[in-house]
Amino acid sequence: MSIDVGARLRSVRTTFGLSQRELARRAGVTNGLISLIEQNRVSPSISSLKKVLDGVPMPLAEFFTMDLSVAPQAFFGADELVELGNPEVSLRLVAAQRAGRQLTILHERYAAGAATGEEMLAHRGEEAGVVIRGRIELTVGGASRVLGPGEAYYFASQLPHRFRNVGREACEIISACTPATF
Amino acid sequence: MSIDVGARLRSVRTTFGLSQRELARRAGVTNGLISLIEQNRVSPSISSLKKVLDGVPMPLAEFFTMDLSVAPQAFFGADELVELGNPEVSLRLVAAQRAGRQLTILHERYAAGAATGEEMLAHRGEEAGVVIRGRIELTVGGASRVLGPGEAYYFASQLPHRFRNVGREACEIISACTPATF
DNA sequence: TCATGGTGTTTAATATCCTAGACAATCAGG
DNA sequence: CCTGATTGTCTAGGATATTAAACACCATGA
Repeated sequence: MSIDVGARLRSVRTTFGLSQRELARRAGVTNGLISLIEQNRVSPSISSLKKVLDGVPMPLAEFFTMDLSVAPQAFFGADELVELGNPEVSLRLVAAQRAGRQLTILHERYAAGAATGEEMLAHRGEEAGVVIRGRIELTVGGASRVLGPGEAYYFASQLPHRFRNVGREACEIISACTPATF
Repeated sequence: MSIDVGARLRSVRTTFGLSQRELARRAGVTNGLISLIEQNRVSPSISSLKKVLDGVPMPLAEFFTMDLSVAPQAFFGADELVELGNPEVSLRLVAAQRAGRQLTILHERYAAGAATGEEMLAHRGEEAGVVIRGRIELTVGGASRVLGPGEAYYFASQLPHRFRNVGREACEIISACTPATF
């Protein structure tokens, strides 16, 4: 097997922040099978692999097509932004190397302690933004991180996500979404 | 299984002109397995499906990606050519709707009884052409057809193919290939 | 008419996948 | 130090994929 099915499955599962048991429950298989597949101890049948991917969900074609080497970078440090402009007009791009972006800019403001709600959001499109002032906790899939001024984010909105202002002052973000959901 | 693995496999096998036994021999599996898979009597494991596709050869990603509805049209009737030009300059395109073409035009001439050889040709690139005079027998994969003046062909050169002049007069073809193999 | 060689299909036995359940390790409170 | 709830891993047994071999069918020719 030149193609590493186990690594691919583990990659999609962790990207979506699911445990083996949670994915197994959604897919209607056992957690043991997920474990065995991810360790390449078995070579799953097409039907069972399809059942597993239906729990994400992800089509079979995308599973084999997806590029494992380009990990979907969701967080960017202040120095990871691409500086495009000149000293007068400074353009700092987030995820500039990512192809197929179609974003619209927003200006958000979170009061101290505010959040997008208890439930995780998940919808079509993409989201990106830069924190201007204050601190905000962002959860994307299984990962979570507190972002401060100058730091940024970029992720696919279908990944479950949530914003929460964990600081004492208001937080401002220059954000963007696609398509024009707001 | 919403995805019809059996139909996909049968499609690629017949497209390449292989019998179940011949494909099984190349893949290192049994002909019975090919039969069962094509009838959807079993759902093959990833490893065995990969072995089968290695016999073609075709990568797993392409197997699941390929569009089953758009059968690779290899033959075009005289009225299936796309007329582009005006009454003064007439451009009749072969496979005009196919994307990613990169062809170079040739003018071939086959004497009566001549052929490209006993062995089937198979190489990278694409081939296309229009018969101007005479009649020529063209075999592509498992299919074979005699083309006369005004008829045309278009196929991927990796499919085994052969030209043979089955008529009594010379045959002329306006053909093309890519990349510049000749 | 009887071979011979090709095709795809079917069947009993074997190899492999898959499940159910138990196991150990980790973490969070009480 | 517990208890309870996570996590991923492992194992025995039932379910399923896969093999090897036979079967039936259709050609082409002697």
